[in-house]
Amino acid sequence: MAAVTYELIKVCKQSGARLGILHTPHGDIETPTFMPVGTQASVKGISPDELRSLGAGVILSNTYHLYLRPGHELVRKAGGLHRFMNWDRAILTDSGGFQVFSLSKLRKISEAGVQFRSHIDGSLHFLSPEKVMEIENALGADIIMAFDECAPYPSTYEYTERSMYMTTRWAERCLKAHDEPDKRSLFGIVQGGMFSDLRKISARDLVSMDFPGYAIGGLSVGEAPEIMYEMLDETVPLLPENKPRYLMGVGSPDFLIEGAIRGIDMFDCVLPTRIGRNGTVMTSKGRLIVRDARYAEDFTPMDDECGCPACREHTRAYIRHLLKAGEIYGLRLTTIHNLYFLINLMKSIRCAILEDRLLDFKKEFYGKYYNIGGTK
RNA sequence: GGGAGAUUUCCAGAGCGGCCAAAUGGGGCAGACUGUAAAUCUGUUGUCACUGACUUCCGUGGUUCGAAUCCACGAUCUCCCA
Repeated sequence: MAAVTYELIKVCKQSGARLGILHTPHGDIETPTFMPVGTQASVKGISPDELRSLGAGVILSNTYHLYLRPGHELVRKAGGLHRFMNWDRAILTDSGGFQVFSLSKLRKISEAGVQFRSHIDGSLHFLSPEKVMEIENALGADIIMAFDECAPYPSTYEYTERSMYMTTRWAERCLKAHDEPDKRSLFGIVQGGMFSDLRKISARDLVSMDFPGYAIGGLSVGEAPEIMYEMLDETVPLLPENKPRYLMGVGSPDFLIEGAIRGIDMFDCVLPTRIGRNGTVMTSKGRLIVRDARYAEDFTPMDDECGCPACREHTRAYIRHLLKAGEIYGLRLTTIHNLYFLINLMKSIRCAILEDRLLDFKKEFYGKYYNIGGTK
């Protein structure tokens, strides 16, 4: 039996969105869900305890980063990633496919795999599908991702096609090298850039390999939102109903709602944590740069509709002061708030699905969230 | 009482006759951020009728075609000798 299974609870009659439960060795997670990103075995700035009280059920970590430091063998010795970081809920490890994209100046791609130059010390490393599986097996997350190429945007049809087929071949190699499917589940990643025929081929080929879950990768890399929505519309219907669908790297509120409407169950993104550290928070009325001078004497909470600890206990003026003064507590508060905001948004989405009114919810939400993000 | 040195745009600090509205840091202001090389990065920071003009580099005079840069006097500060 697969380690991770998906149970479909209900489909929203109004929107077609899915309410479900993701069963994992480290707990059940209601979907659609948002997964905070903790690249280096830590969601920057906050503790596992805080994550738990925010309601996070599954978090991301990263193969490439943990392989370089502290090393996957060390994590194995520690008893696996869960014990190493003291997180008893579910973990998903990304494969390093995104680093193929984001560290493009430091790597070379071939059919065999990707040669990386470490961003830490410049040393040379080679990641193949087999190596990535070895690392992910050692880390021991609940969900592990196949090694893929997240192609840049824009890319030509020819490049994207070649890349997509290679990703599919890599997925097959990952499947072969994945040793304990009862302990952790390997998800395949649909690629194909912004070309719907390639997306369809990718989805079809991966589905035939029967993964316990499917991710959609290579989106939200700079294309217009409408293009991303179109790719989802073309791809998601090809994925099996009884498996979870994970849209990788997406995390602005509008994208989460639009993704859920299109049948996505899982999302992850660095956006809430990163923009939080950089002084921006998401609120029910849109993005707010709490670092700005206009809030210097604003003694109201960041979001007056929010029930997070940062909003219950502190004012914009105080948080702005902390951010300006470089006090770590300031970043912690904006991070906590943003994660709470998205986790809470997902809760509202699930509730709306249950009541068959997700499209109404979307309209209400957009009505207030006038500064809808999606700039990238 | 005598001698030496300093004074630059918010701060620190370059500049030593034209290429100077004035380097570089910091601070301020604004923006970006979407499977994290990010507590990062970018822009901006004299005034305006702003692809140009105007007013600036302690003050007042002066030298020069031209001065933040040279000279004289004054002010303030620092150090040294009595």
